[in-house]
Amino acid sequence: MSNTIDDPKAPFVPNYLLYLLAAASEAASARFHSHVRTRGLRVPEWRVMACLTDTDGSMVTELARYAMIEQSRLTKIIIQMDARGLVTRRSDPTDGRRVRVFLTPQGRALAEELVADARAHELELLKSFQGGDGSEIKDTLRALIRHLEADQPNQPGISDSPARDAAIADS
Amino acid sequence: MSNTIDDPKAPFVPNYLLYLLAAASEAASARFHSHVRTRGLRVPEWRVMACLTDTDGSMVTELARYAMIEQSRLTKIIIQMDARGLVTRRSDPTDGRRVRVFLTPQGRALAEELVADARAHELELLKSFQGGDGSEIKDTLRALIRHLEADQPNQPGISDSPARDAAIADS
DNA sequence: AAGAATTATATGAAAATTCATGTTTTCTGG
DNA sequence: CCAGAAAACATGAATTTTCATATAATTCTT
Repeated sequence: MSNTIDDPKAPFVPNYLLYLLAAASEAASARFHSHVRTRGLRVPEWRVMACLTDTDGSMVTELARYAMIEQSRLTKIIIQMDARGLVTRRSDPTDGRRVRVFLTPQGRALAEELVADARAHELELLKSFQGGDGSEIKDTLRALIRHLEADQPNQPGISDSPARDAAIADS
Repeated sequence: MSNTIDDPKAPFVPNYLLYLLAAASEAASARFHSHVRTRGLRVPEWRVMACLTDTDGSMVTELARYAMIEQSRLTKIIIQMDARGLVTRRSDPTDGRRVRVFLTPQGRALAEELVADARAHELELLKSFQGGDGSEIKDTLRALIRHLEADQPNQPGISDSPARDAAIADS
């Protein structure tokens, strides 16, 4: 199978890496996300719960990074989850600015069920996809993520030519 | 590098396929998306433009699938883009229900610039990532997408046991 | 060919998200 | 120790998104 990105007749979108990543993510998540919703959680809430099973008691900013949710948005989500009894918030005794988030017993029970479901779903998906445990695709994705997070400076630039930028800017 | 998903001590999230896909998608897109915003478009608008460079004149529903945007949301986005002169909408002469969406000359100019930028960005990213043209990772992603879209029925179920479902449902 | 069903898009209200900024607490240099 | 800077969260208004459903046009059924 060859890359068709340079063929002028080939469509752009279906061969564009960023599209393929987004589409793969969506397609892979669709079923489980709808399962999550049947359990009464929205996807960002599920993400928070899953992260807390790993790092219970983390502060809002940490959680935001871990769950890929913007901070002010996460704050609002956490407040709702607190109101629903899924998590509690305690300010850090050491640093009064920090708010640490914990799963409640009820929240933990739900989170652990969903994580178990997620593991099962993942296993079946990987088995049916390529028969393996997914270490190949996972390693590739991890490498990509590491690569992208690594070189902050001089990341693959969008436009290296100032002249071109100017031309673009006033169109 | 081995898969650590079964190690009970290993964190769940960073080894979870759905997380890795979402994180890779986000990380890979971040820079280009911010470029898109500097050009005055939001990401969903960019997606619409990119899709239209492939399939100008497609109907709203087609575009929604292609751009991975829910229909009613897309309708609103398109109305805004129409107001800004980026696209036009014409009802299909053959089937009055259908609304076909076209890039305006201005929209096309911007779209083509951004597609060129996207191609350039992608090339640099792939070169700096693994030195190649990305056909490996792309093929994997395409295969995954195909696999997921293929088996609608009996997709890797979240829970195959009705008993377990019931237990989950009333917790 | 009429009525029912289906398809395509639009719409409205509720809810979520974004973005800029406010508040509080801690850190830092002098 | 103090002033100013920085860090961590919270908040509010504007905008977007969602979800259910309305409207309109076509197709199917009998």
